[in-house]
Amino acid sequence: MPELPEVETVVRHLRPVLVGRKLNGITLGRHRLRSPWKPSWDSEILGKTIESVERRGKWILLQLRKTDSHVIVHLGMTGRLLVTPAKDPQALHTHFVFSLDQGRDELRYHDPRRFGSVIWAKTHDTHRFPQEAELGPEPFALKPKDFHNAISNSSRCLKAILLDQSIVAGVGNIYADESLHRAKLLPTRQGRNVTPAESKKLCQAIVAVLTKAIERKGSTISSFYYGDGESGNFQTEFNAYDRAGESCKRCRTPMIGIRLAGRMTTYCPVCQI
DNA sequence: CTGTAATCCTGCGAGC
DNA sequence: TGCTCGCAGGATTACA
Repeated sequence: MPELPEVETVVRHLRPVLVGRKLNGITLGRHRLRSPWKPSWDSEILGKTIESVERRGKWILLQLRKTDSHVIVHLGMTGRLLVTPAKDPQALHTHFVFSLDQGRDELRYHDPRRFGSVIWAKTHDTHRFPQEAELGPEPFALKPKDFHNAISNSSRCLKAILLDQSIVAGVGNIYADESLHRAKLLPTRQGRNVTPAESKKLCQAIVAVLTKAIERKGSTISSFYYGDGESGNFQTEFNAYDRAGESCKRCRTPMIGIRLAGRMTTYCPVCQI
């Protein structure tokens, strides 16, 4: 579900309703997430006000005012972060409830598969949360020359490269396939065989695809919703993802589906080279 | 350094 | 209709 455009959609939706609000309570669900919340973190966040809501790659950062720390959320595959009136019934698989201000509203984290995480971290010299140390540049700040340098000695295929968050942050399976199709590059191409011109084209394609997807408020495949159950619309504009067997929208050739880098991968065998 | 597979989970659709 | 099976947008780890 949530890759960069979906996370950005959530962040843009949450920002106006969360900034300036105080975290006055925390209740944990019965089941632990991928990385467990440490009890000692309670006192770090209680009584603190949310200064800003930002995105980095697929991570959501809630900066805590007058501290050098954040609550950081990763939505995994099925995570949802939403502000709800406290009187609303709690959905099954709600793992975190933060009471806001006087308790009329709550910030809830909901995640059936529990692949996501909610953590607290102090800012380090070089990163705001531990995982940021391994994170590559934002796609919109990615310089084609740097991208090319990063992949030009690699024997890995482009699909694996795009899914690698340390090369570029925020691209997942859907947008990797969409970007490669737009750039007319095969997902199986090795990094070392990509020319500088092709690297540039791919970087531009990533930006174009993500920009359009953000405009459409992300893609809703089965479970991505933001805010009050609103869905994204980009799934109607897929040119590659999940189109195996269907004809390429550019050249009418039947699209091929293979498993690559452990992921379902779809491409056109004719116009992607 | 690579790729592959397994792993953490629930939900959903396909197929019988 | 009800069952089982396989697969799913992510990230990490172990192993060949």
